Amino acid sequence: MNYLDQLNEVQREAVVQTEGPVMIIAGAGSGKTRVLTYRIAHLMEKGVDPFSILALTFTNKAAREMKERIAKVVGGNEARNLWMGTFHSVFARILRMEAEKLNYPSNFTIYDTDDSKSLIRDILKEQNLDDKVYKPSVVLNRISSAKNNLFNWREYQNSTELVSDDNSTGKPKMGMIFEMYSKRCFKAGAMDFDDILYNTWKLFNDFPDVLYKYQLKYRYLMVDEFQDTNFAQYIIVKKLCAQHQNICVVGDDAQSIYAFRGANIQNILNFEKDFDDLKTFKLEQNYRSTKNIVRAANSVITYNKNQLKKEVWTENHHGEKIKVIKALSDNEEGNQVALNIFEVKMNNRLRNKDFAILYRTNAQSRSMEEALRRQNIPYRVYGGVSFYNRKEVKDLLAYFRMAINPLDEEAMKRIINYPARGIGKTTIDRIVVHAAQENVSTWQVIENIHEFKAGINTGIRDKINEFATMVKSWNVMLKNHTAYELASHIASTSGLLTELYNDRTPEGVSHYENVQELLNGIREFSENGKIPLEAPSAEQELPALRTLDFYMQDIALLTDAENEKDGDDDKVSLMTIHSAKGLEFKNVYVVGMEENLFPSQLSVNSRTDLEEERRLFYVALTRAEDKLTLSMAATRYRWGNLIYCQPSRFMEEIDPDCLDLPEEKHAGSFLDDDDDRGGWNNYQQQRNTNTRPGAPRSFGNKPTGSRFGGGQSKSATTPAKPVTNGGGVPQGFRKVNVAVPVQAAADFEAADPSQIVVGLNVEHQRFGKGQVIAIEGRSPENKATILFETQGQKQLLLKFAKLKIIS
DNA sequence: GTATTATCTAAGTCT
DNA sequence: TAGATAATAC
Repeated sequence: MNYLDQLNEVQREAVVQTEGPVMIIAGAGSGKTRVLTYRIAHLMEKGVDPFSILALTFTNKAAREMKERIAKVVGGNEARNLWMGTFHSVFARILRMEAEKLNYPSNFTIYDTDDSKSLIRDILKEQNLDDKVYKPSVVLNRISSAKNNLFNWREYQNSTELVSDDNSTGKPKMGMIFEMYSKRCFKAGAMDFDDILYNTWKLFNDFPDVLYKYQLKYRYLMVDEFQDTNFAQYIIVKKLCAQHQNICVVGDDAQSIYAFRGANIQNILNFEKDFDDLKTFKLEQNYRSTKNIVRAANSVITYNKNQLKKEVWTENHHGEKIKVIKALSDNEEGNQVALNIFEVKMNNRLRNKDFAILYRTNAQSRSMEEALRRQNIPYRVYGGVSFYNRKEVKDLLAYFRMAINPLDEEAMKRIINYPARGIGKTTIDRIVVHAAQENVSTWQVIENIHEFKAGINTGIRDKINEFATMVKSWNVMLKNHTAYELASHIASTSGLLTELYNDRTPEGVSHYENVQELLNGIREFSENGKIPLEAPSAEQELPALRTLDFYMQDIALLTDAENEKDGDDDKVSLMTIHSAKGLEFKNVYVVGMEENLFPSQLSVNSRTDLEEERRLFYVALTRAEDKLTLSMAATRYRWGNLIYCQPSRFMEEIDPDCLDLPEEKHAGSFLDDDDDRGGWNNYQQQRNTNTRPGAPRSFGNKPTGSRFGGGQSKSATTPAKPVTNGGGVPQGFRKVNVAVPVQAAADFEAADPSQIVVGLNVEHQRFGKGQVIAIEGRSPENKATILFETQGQKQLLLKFAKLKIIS
């Protein structure tokens, strides 16, 4: 197969430019993956040893797919020797090999975010600090970005800038918390996500011989999704390629959506400065989407100030306009989307997997799922509460973690008294405090509890000792038993399996089944060497005996999106826009196009955040190949409250020629008695009054009463009332606690308002059946007071209420 | 120390 | 709404 023939000119140039620093700016859908894979294949065809190629991708799935494609060009045997994976998985592996240099055990645990937060909470408690002031998530963020910028706790404390920052925000103890956090992690033989990067840098920095070794080994480096790398990652890459300079990065500044995690678009700009003889290639031809979609996406992204010059274009056909769905509620939005999927699928003879529903937040999946279930459309939700995040699964994994690394403090706290062993909270606190006082690990205290005493009475000390003996016995079994043998042994001897089995409630049964599923996965690994979400490089390093520690190595780094044990893959995909990065679908539905949801409420006060939201929207739009649908709801349940929504400002940023807007009709007010606070009847008005030309709207940096700075407040056209008070709490809205899904909105035949009289039994689409107990005011402004069977008493404006008379 | 109940609180994107 | 924590009774 002559792969070079399948490339356009720029793509081909980028592929054959194998030596020296290369940067590829790849617009959405411009064949970036194709270039990367062919570039690697080309290297191999030229005789480069696959063992000396390292490709860093954003997800393991991307790595796996790329590998498969390379295998088609150069053959599977050669391709399997390539090392491809995420930064975290590749460097975690290197760290395990070099662990003793940093005084870590090679079987170190990887703490996930929950572990980190729980540790921070502990520290706060011990230090008597208020967790309202030092919110664990905020503290962790601060520590995280410090490490991503290669500051350890000591450097943090020495930085006058950071310290005065903390002082001015009223958190002077931040540096101290950072110190304690780092020390505790170290003592527990644990690294968090950021430590994996920080420690890799430290390893390369403090041990030049180690760095030299890897520089020699990986003579060709490739980095995908470069726009989403952070400073630490960038410096590591720079170090690795310092000798041979064979570095190729691929990215698109317009698709940078992980700044919140420390990703830095500046890396793209720095790259030009850091490498003198850099060759840059711009891929601007889009092969994925229709002209209409490309045009819409381009029109949106022009609103961002910060971007590299680039013109994405396509030779594809025009395609349909972007369909806009406006629904009255989140449930109805789901119904309309599901119905639309059904129709489009039937009319065009498509498959379920040609469809994707993308949303801003995971919580939005619920209404979509319900609607798809009603329509009998098979679907698969990516992300959300992933399998590995379920409590019972985490519990069993914590047992495994402790068997492998008994120092693991967070795992210990999780399981030492689950199932109940008479080792309560007070006792655990004493152990932890004592360990801190004696400057040893909690495990040392537990292991030698009779010597340490730690103020714990003999009876409980015996129980702790029993626990320690059990953990040690597992630890001994680690190297001479298969993963499955040990895992099932632990599951039963710990008492966890019995505990779960004894709970015969439906939830209890499902907990038990989940644990069984985990064990089944481990069995498969033991027998076939199949790693659950197979890290691409794993097969070449499988040990003779597939042990539990090997199985556990990457579990913490796996994402649910990569978990594809499901054989039947003809399903509609549901996922956040973030996890849709790099994917494409024939038909894409972007749902929840509402202010304060997308863009997120938390982003609208800062230009940088808002621009990131806009790039996210850009990513969403460019996932679609043929057909794009945007939907929004006039009301939505959030945090258990009904709130009224305005269309997203992004709707106005799309070139109107690309849109296919629905006809306007009265809506919205049927939810409440007076005032029109929501609904879409203002929508057209707003569009018309809005300044359209290419000039970006100005947004004030500080919220100044109006939700938007500058003079173009939306409330100019909707003087009624602001939807929220800025903090997200709906103002002056009565709570409606139970949402009855709108089932078949289309064929609900409402009676004429004049027919509604006191005493009638009526039915309402949303509130169900009820009796009219009063009517006041005169038509057409008359209101009916209706006592609903399930929803209680409500006042409805008759002209909007749509009531069916039952008797 | 444990089990049950009541109360509170947080709710964004991910390795 | 749901998960975590606090209060309560045993």
